[in-house]
Amino acid sequence: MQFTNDKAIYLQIVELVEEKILQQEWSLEDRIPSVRELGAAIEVNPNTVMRAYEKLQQEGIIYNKRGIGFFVATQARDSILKTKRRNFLTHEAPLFFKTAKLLSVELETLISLYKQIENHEKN
Amino acid sequence: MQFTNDKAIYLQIVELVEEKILQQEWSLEDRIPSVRELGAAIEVNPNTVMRAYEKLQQEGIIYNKRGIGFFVATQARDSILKTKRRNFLTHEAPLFFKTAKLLSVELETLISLYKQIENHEKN
Amino acid sequence: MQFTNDKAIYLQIVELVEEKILQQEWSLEDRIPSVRELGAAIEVNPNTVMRAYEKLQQEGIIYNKRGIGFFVATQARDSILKTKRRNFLTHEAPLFFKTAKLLSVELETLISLYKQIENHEKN
Amino acid sequence: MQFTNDKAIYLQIVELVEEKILQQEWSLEDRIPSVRELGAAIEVNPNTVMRAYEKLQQEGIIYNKRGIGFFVATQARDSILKTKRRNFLTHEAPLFFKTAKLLSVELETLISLYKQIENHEKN
DNA sequence: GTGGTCTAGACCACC
DNA sequence: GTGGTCTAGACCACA
Repeated sequence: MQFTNDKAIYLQIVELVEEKILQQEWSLEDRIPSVRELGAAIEVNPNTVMRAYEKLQQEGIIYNKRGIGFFVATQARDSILKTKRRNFLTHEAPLFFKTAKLLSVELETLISLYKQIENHEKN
Repeated sequence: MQFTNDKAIYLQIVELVEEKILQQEWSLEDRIPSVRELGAAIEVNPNTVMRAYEKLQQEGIIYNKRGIGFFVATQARDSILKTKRRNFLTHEAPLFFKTAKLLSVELETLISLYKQIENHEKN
Repeated sequence: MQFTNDKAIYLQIVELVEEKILQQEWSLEDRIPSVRELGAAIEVNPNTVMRAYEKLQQEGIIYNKRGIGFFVATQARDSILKTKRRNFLTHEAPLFFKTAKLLSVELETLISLYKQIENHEKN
Repeated sequence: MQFTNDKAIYLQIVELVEEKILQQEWSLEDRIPSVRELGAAIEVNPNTVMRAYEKLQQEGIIYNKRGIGFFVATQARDSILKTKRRNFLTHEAPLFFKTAKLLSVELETLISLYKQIENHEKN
């Protein structure tokens, strides 16, 4: 697998797993690959995969059965969206609005753009 | 220089030049490196640099004096911002609002966030 | 066997024996290992085991038939629970309530927690 | 330093740091030892110390200044007590009440004991 | 110097 | 087999 240099590998694994779950390649309550399996598959040290799984577990996206493996939590989808939502509000959105300021784009312009998109999707 | 794989190299050179101008490393009316010079510096084929310069010229950011070289246009800064502004409105903003929709972030939430940032910068 | 450093070994042997009896590994009226046997088994000086047996005898948990050995008393289980009960009330509980105070946990919170557990075990 | 075997070393380091802060050996806003320093002092791999610091940071007890080190957060004391409180309510208290049940200690007995201690501390 | 990340390899308890 | 912890040693960006 290919990793970007500007982001920690374990964070990219977190995103990979979230994507698999959102795309329903890995269904709710399914067992996901063991840290060793996934590590071998994407050519990364199992410890690094473990770190990603720890973060995912802590966010309530996967859970662990001792001696068995990690499983996709029932509320995984909600947890992922919740996490992404928080990131969106604290990072993406502020950056977006700062760029808007920098480019002298008025709030009104953005709002009308928003409404255009809203209407576009209704059709 | 390092290039990303997910974008044409000549477009990355365009951005590089724009950045140099915005950061005022290359001042208005200054001569910029020749396609051969820049090509050697960033280890890229002069033809690729030429393609970038053509696009920049077409956007009114640089202009050419035959037999002498390329120069930063007087209105370069405005042109760049104008280009960025268009890109912002046609690509970034729609993507941003689609993400907002996907994450169930309301317009009101975005507006209040915008105003927070506005006030924050005043202090 | 592994012993903790923060408690006298003979007291840890007392607990070991009590545990064996509570778990019914050693049944009521059964003969338990001689001080030499147990001493060898857990790699401890027979004198230390003797000290533990004396304490257990004094608490009415085991009794001695001269020349034969030690036996689990009929009322052993009751005696052990009585001992544990006293320890619980004089040491564990006060410590527990002091910790509760320290952490600003109200009596009401504890009571409702108690009732939760009570109901939980009925199901 | 001495570590118990029945608990992960990094968790024991977490408790060590919390203790230092509660005892005010390390004051609020003070810089605490670097992962390398503490690692050397207690003869533990810096990575293990790092893991402890990560957990402490995540719980809002310490924070990090890039390239400088870790510092005791202003709300450290509150965060520690909050963490301990949660642990008390979800682990210690249930265990305590189960033991009470096992030893046939009535709720009324516990309550009167609680009130005794309450009065005792007032004098 | 600092934290942060990653690897390789080891050992453990649990199932 | 599984996760979980720990070590030793390496490299990086940041200050």
